[in-house]
Amino acid sequence: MTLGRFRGCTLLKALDDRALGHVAEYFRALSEPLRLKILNALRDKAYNVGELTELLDCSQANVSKHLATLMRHGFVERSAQGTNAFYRIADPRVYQLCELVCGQMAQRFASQAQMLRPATLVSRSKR
Amino acid sequence: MTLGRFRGCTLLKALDDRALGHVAEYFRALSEPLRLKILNALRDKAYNVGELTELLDCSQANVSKHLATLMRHGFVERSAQGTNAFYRIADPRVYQLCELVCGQMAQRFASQAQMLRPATLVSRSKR
DNA sequence: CTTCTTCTTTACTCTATCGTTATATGGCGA
DNA sequence: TCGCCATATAACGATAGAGTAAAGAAGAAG
Repeated sequence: MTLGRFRGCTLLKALDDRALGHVAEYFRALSEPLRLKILNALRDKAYNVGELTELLDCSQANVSKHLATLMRHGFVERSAQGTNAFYRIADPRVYQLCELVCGQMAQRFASQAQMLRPATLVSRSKR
Repeated sequence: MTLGRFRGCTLLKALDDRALGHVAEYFRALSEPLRLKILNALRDKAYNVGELTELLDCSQANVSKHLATLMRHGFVERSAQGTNAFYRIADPRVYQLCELVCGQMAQRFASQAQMLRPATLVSRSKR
């Protein structure tokens, strides 16, 4: 259905408003530290809710809610075993995104650090 | 300073809480449709605020505020010419991110569409 | 200096969402 | 069947952020 909006144009450029809203939501799903922590934990293996709750040191309800969000956006998948609910990564390519971001941030911090370094300490103004 | 947190470990995995918060903020900056539209517009050339306001059909104050956000996160850079303020992309690699996201979403929609297609129409439950 | 123009900032309302507490659901053992 | 456990959901208060309108800056032009 809305598929064509993404496929034909791998370019964000050609996205219409609706598709662009989807992209925004995708980013928003990744904009919460706790959710990133969860994805991080699930990098190696599947965890159930209780384990994640302990691992991340926060309330069970909160973990459940964030997992629901990650589910809704297709980042993780769920499999129930008895009363337990195990979650695992649905699409490992999320990590590519994070790597990309980390790389960009690393470089940005580097060049910012550069600015503060030499004799520019006096002449440069901000931060 | 916090550089090492990003560089040594290109992996998100090794990020501490603070660095992880930065990554979350980075994603949050991209989680607003209007900001994505702005980045999209700036793909080809620099625009001043008035042009963007007209191009995106929204209030000038709003554009200004979003541009400030994009500045704060290093996505765009500003150059004043008289009373005009021109903005341009600071780091084109943002687009790599968007491409990646679009690709992933395209595939996700594709497989979702798949699920709705065949005889499964009856057996499948939701939506 | 005064006035325009362009942009930024402030103050405000409104909505979304985070985290918490409390409650519901659903499987499993006694 | 009765509770117990793990998870999900509901309801709530608190906060952040989007959009708007109006008030500042700051250069350009007369």
